Amino acid sequence: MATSSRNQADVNRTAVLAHLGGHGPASRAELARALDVSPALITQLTRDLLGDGLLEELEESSSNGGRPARMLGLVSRDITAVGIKIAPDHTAFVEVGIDGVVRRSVTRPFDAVSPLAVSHLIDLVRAFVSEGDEGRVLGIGVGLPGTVAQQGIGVVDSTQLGWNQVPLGELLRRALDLPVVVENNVNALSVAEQLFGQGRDYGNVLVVTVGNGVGAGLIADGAVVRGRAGGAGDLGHVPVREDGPLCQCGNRGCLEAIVGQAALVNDARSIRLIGADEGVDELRALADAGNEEAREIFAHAGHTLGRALAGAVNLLDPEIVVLSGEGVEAWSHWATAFETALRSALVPGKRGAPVAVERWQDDRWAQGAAALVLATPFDAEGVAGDQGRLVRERLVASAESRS
Amino acid sequence: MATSSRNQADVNRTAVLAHLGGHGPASRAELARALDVSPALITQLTRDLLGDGLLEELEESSSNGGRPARMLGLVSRDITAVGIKIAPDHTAFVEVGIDGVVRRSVTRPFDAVSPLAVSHLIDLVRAFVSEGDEGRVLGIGVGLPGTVAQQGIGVVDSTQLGWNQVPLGELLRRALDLPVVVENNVNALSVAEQLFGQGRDYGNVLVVTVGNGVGAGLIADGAVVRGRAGGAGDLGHVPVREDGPLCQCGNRGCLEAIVGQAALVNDARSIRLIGADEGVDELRALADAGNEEAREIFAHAGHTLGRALAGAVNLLDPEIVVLSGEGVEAWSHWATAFETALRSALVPGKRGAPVAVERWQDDRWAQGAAALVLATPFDAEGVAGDQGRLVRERLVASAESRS
DNA sequence: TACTCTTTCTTCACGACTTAACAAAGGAGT
DNA sequence: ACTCCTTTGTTAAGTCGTGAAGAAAGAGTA
Repeated sequence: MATSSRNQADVNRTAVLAHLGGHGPASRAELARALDVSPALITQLTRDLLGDGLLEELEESSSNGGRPARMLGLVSRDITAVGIKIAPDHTAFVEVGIDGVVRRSVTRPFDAVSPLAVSHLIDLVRAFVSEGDEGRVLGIGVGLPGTVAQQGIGVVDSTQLGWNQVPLGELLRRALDLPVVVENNVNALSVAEQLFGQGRDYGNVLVVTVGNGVGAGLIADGAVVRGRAGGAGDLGHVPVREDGPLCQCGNRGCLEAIVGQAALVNDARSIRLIGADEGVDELRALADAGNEEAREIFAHAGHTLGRALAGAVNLLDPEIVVLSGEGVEAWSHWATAFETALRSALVPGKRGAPVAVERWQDDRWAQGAAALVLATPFDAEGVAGDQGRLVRERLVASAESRS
Repeated sequence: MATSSRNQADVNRTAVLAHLGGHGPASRAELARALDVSPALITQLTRDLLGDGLLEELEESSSNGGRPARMLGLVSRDITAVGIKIAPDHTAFVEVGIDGVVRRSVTRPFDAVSPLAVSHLIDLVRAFVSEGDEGRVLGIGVGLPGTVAQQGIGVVDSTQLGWNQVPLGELLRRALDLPVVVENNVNALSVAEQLFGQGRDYGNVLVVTVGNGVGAGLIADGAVVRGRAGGAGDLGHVPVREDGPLCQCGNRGCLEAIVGQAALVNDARSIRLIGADEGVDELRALADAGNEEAREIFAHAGHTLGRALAGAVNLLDPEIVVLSGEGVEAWSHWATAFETALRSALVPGKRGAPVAVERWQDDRWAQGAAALVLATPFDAEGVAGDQGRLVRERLVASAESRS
């Protein structure tokens, strides 16, 4: 109901830094417009930041009809966030600059179901962080398959990892003495997509990931929609075929049980297209080589995904749909059937909805998790509660230690 | 990105009034807690409002361990909003108190496709408003089937009404000199449901309406999700059956083409259950009387709706689903099949999701439109832009004229 | 009765933005 | 060259909110 102006001090200060980091140098007037804030405030904020030594005047200028702009730039760009992707059998670590660019990345084997999983994870994180310059790390973002309740604490439920009510955020925070944000991996990816990726200029974005499972991240009016307990985005279990194949979740005909990579591999094996020990890579190779049956499998998946996604687009009316995930590696084989099915199932007014396919890179998931940290300082109310404040504090502190 | 504190002055003042109007008298401390604002601020606001003569101290008190609370109440409750439902062949008008209760209501025939439609509408509204006490009307809310772009102006696109880019908000505003908010009817209903109805205590609500069409209103984190151009909520055109019946929208197998009232009537006619001039009322009467075929038709619809809705719930994870619309009049015949289908298609973790069925009243739609006006003053940034400010101004003015 | 405790409400100093007005610094037309 | 216009940046005053400290008013208890 009522609104309030809380700790906004550093929120806007951080927003200035992030904008400069993400979009390059800008004038004060540009900042005011971009952040939707009065020029007067920018004057004050930048004065502080210049004083703190975080910003510098670039003396650049180019007049276009009026007083030339004095550009401002970040003094030091080595402000980073660490992102972690947790999968059942491995974890990936990346360190990402404030501009969203990956600085270094590492993958490690990992056994999520082991009773030692969390303490093992802590060791791995500690090792990764100390390999870099610990002082410049703003915080740690963790992305994992599952739902996260009470974001401030970071309580994880994940069937894939076999975790039940694990307060991962709290545990990592204690062990590492750094701000930690835990989030569903698709939501993390969505944040990254909106901060640095294809969804950059939009406030309403639908991010869909295709891999072993199918997931969706929904951004409405610039904020991630998390639902009741972080459980939103389960596009994979939208029912598609009444008599469809059995899904992990126990129901029949879920989207994910038809177009997930495991399902495709299953289909291919059942017609002896690939052997019992071959997987999706071999299937893709066959399709690449022109095998009709393999192509048919991908086309069928494309068709089914297109129709199901049309339902989501009709329901949510996003400005752009971004497709990502391991599954898009074979996208050329999905594309035609997908496009046809999607367009023909969309309501006429939405038929032109843009769909962008993100080229898949292996550390994308982890990058998304890192983006979470870089985005945290802005949700004033703080979905992540305290963590946003902690990140802001570290940011300001990193300036002071430098001067 | 950055946050700002705009005209919040009156926003919070109005929030106090609305809370008192909707929930009855309350103490200052209660208000502070309910509106999530500091007690200090409530002191200031209520001092103003008391001075303006809008509030009175009720001298009530009941101590429970501490200083007794001085209750505050609205001096005058005859602050109202007018709600209008526009359908292709008729319009409904209601005047609603600040507590959400309907004071008076009127239905009038109307021809939406006529070239005189808008001017006719203006006459009807003017007549309805002048029958009451014009001074107490805060503003006018209009709900209609279609999408509304640029809420501030209120540009309407509606295939059902045959309207294309009609700046209805602007037109009404000029003619009536009152704040006007135009919105999709389901979104309006959703706002009402969240302000006064079943969704009152939740921030994530999915409102589904069943009638001739099927619609959805989505509230996430307390705000209506409107999508790219107000086009969100098209649950009716989620594709359900690949080879399903042809839908108005031109596609095949849309949910609405299977479970909409028109579709049910069609089904019944095709098996000669009802005559060519009979409709859904007769079909329902048959089912009520125990006719198996009629019951089967409703049950089939319930099943299909349940499955489709499960997809939306999996995707959005609302705290509560509210069912409404003309269609729920026959809900007893939908219920069993619906529940079974819904629960069995939900992901295990969401299987307990509460679903509330709202008893249908004929002026509900118009009531929703009126709720829009009562809610407008709170969206600080103002989805409805200027209109929120205008409503606040009228509210304050109505106080001054009284004193 | 006197004390402590709880809850309610108020006062005060201060911080974060905003608007409004103005200063600075250049282009464009005459 | 001079005036007008546009765009950028600053200063100053005012508004809306907060937190902290304390006053007010009763209940509980020895």
